[in-house]
Amino acid sequence: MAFGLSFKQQQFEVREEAILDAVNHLLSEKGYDLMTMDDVADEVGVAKGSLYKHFSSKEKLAGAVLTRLLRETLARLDAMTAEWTAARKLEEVLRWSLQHRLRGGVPHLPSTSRSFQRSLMRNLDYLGHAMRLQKRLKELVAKAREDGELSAQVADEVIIFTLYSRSCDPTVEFLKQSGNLSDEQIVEAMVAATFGGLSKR
Amino acid sequence: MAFGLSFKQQQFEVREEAILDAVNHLLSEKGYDLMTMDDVADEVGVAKGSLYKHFSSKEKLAGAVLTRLLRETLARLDAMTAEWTAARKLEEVLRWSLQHRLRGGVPHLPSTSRSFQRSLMRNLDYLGHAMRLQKRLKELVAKAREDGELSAQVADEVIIFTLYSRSCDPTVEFLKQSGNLSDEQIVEAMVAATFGGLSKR
DNA sequence: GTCTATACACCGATAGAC
DNA sequence: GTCTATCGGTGTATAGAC
Repeated sequence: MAFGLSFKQQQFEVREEAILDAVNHLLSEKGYDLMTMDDVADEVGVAKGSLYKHFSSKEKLAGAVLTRLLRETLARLDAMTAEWTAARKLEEVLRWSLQHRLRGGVPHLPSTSRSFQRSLMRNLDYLGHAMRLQKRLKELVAKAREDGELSAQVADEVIIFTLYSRSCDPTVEFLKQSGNLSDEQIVEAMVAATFGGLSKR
Repeated sequence: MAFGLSFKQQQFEVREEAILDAVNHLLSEKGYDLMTMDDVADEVGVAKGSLYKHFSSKEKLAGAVLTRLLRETLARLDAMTAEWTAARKLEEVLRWSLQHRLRGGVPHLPSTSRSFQRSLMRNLDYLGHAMRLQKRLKELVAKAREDGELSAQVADEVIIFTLYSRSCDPTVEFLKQSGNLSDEQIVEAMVAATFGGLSKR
């Protein structure tokens, strides 16, 4: 077996993806603190003990989901056409994050749990990807600033933190629950509110 | 003792306020799920069992803190001068919420815990105050809309939910932690970003 | 009402058979 | 590597003495 993975290894990979999918769903549904390893085991359909053969702790498990999300986000940035302005790209990042959440995905920011946040700061794999994304966003903000497309009233760091924060904004769930707007309308309303503001222009 | 409260009753009230202050602090620090009754008892300086003579459960205890916050917010609205426009009043509500958080207060929205959110929906005292605040905000939004001060791109419900959500926006903590801005600058940056938007006008 | 002590349940992680 | 069973720890809530 010189090329590719053995059947066993493939099966292992598939199960691991299934675990991550389940955690992704449960994290967005219940948050880190309320998600239990029993929940995960039940949703995947394996015994709780088996999870620990894949991930050595709950923190590592949740961290792997967020790392995968960061990888997807970076890939998404890479795939954007060069024709778009930097400001447009920033808008698209937000748009994609909101769509991801409306499809039941975990938000980029685990705003829920302080203990989880601290564990992420000790997760080198996560940190590496987070820094790469941070760097990309900073470059885009600098470029958009040069183009004169960003408000002079709002500092660069405020813009970046705001983009992160919108990805876990509870407004998404409120609007979803009110039932007056479609998913697409929710995304566009929040993008308009974030970049255009609440006040009349 | 025809007027006022007896000494015993006064002491009881004072202790109850002390408990609520401690919970207010702990909730904003650790969130609902991670805050334990032991934490509360330690911070107040009473035995854990004694807490249950004041509040019959952790949910009731946390609910009382949020109800008190809603009362304060309503009082704050009542105290606003009639000279201000409706749009200015909305801005001031946001400003006060952010200041409150920067002083270590709980956010209006317990975005952290789903179980706590559900318990609030069964807390009649909380619900009553929440609906009164909701009504006041709706009136202000309607008035500001009449005045032509709000963006036509953003629906009324999006505006109201956005205001609620900003009160628990993690951007506050990010900016605080980055250390580049004073508390006042953080408030003004977020108010500007929320009402003015990120894009150049 | 306040304390100490404890009941009861849940959860993260591990042990050991297969 | 997956299962069942269980340990150790922690958290809410209660019991009972004072």
